[in-house]
Amino acid sequence: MNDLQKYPRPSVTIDCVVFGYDGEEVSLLLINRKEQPFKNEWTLPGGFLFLEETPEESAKRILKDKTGLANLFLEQLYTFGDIQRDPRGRVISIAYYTLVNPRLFNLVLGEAATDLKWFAITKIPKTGFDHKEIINVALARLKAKVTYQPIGFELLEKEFTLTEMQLLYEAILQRTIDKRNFRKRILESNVIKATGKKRTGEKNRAPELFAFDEPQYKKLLKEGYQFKV
Amino acid sequence: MNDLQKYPRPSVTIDCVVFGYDGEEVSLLLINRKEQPFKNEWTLPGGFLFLEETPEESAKRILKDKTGLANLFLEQLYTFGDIQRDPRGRVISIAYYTLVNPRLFNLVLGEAATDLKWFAITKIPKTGFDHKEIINVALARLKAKVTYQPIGFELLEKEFTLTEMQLLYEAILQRTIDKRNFRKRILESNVIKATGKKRTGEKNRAPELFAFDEPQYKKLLKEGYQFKV
DNA sequence: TTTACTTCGTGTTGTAATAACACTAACTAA
DNA sequence: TTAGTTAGTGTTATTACAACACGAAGTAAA
Repeated sequence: MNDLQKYPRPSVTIDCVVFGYDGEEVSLLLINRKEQPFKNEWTLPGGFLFLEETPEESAKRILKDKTGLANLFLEQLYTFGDIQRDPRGRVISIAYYTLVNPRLFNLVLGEAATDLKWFAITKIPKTGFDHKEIINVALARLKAKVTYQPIGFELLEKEFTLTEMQLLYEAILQRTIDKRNFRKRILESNVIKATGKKRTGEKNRAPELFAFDEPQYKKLLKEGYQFKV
Repeated sequence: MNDLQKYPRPSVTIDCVVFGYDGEEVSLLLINRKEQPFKNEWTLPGGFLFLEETPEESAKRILKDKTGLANLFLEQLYTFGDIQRDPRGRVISIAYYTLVNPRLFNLVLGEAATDLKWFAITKIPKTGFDHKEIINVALARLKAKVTYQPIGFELLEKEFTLTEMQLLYEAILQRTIDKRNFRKRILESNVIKATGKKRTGEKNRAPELFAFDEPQYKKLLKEGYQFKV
C-alpha cells in the first residue's frame, strides 16, 4: 500500500465559465440541472474529472458533451475547495473560463440538463453550489485580462468592424472608450489586419472589415508584448 | 449511492512555494525527501489534503508541520494536474506560494524530510515531481505581482530602511531601480510610514526607519489602489 | 578635532504615454 | 436631391515615467 491509498480522496470536478457576446451584451452560459442536488437550478457547465484526462482536457470534454462547444481557448481560473461547497460531500472544483461567439455554435441539450441558456452578465439568476462566487472571480479576471491582452477575438465573427470590436470591449469593461484612441491603439498593435472589404447594405456609411492577425499576435506575445486599451 | 462514489477520485495534494529573503538574495525553501518516490531529492514542501480542511488551511498545516512556518500570507498559485506528474498514481496538486523572512523563523526538520534548506533562486537544484515547473510559475507570478502591488513586506523586518526595501525589490525583479524614483513612489503610496527612528551604529549616515502601514494599505486596496514600481 | 570614508536623502527636467475633444465622409432611404 | 445615420480621422493638453548628481549625516581613523 502506498501513500495514495493511505489518504482519503476528495472528489474532483471541473466547472466552466463560458462567456459569450452576441453583439450587444456579454453573457454567460448556464445549465438548468435536472438532477439533485440543485435540481432545476441554474449552474455552470461542469462534471467529474476522469483519471485518464488532464483538467484542461476534462474541461473540453465536459463542454463538448454538455453544450456542444469545441475548439475553445480555455484558461484555468481558480480551484475552489470550501468544505461545504457541495452538499453531496467533499468536492474540489477546478474552474476554467472561455470566450465564445454564441452565433457560431449550436448549443446542444446535454443529458444532465433540461435547459441551456445564455444570461446577460448584468442579469445572472440565482445559481446552485458556489457558482455565483466562481462567476464573480471569472468576471474580475476577464476584465483585468482584456485591458492588457487582446483576448476577445473569439467573441467576434472572423471579419468584424472596429466599431463592433469597440462595443465588445465596452461590454466587457462596462465603460465607454474613446473611439479615436481605441482605433489608434488597436491598429498600432498590429494584431488586426484590414481585409480591404467593406460591409455594405446598411443604412449608413459602409464600415471597413478587419480580421485578427493570429500569427502576428503570437509573434508579439513571444516578444513579451502587452496590449493596452 | 450518489455521484461521488460513482466516479473514481484522484488524490489531491498541496504544494507550497516558500520565498524568502535574507537581505541579499531571494531564496526558496526546499525539502530533501526521505521517502520514495524521489527519495533524497529536493522537493517543495507539500502533503495530502485532508477532507476536513480547505486547501488553504491544508497549506498552512503542511507548512507548520514540515517547516515550522506559521502566520503566513498564502496565495493560490495554480492547480497542476498532468496525468504522469506523480509516479505513484493520479495526483492533482493545488499549489500555493508565500513570502517569509527566514531570520524570523526557526526551521524545523519535518518527519518526512532529512533536510530543509534555502536555495537562492538563481541556484535552484534539480527537483522531484514537476516541482521545477511549479517554481517557474511561482516566480513569474511573484515578479508580475510585485510591480503593481506592494507585497513583500513579509520579507522585511518590522522596521526597515528604504534602501533595504529597494534591495528587496531589486532582488525579486532582478533589475536595478532608480533610488529617487523608488522613494518617491513608495512614499507617495502611503503604504509605509516613518517611525521617527534612525538606525545608528553603522559606519555611515544613519538611515531612517519605516514600517508598513497595514490599515492604510488595506483601505487603499479596497478603493482599487494599485502600486507601481 | 579634523579629515576621510561611506551610505543617506533629496528635485528637476526631458520624454513618452494617455486622455480629451469635433467635424467631414460615405452610404442609404425617402 | 436631401435628410438621416454611422464611419473615419489629428491635434493638443495632461499625466506618468525615466534619467540624472550632489550635499548631508554619521563613523572611524589619523
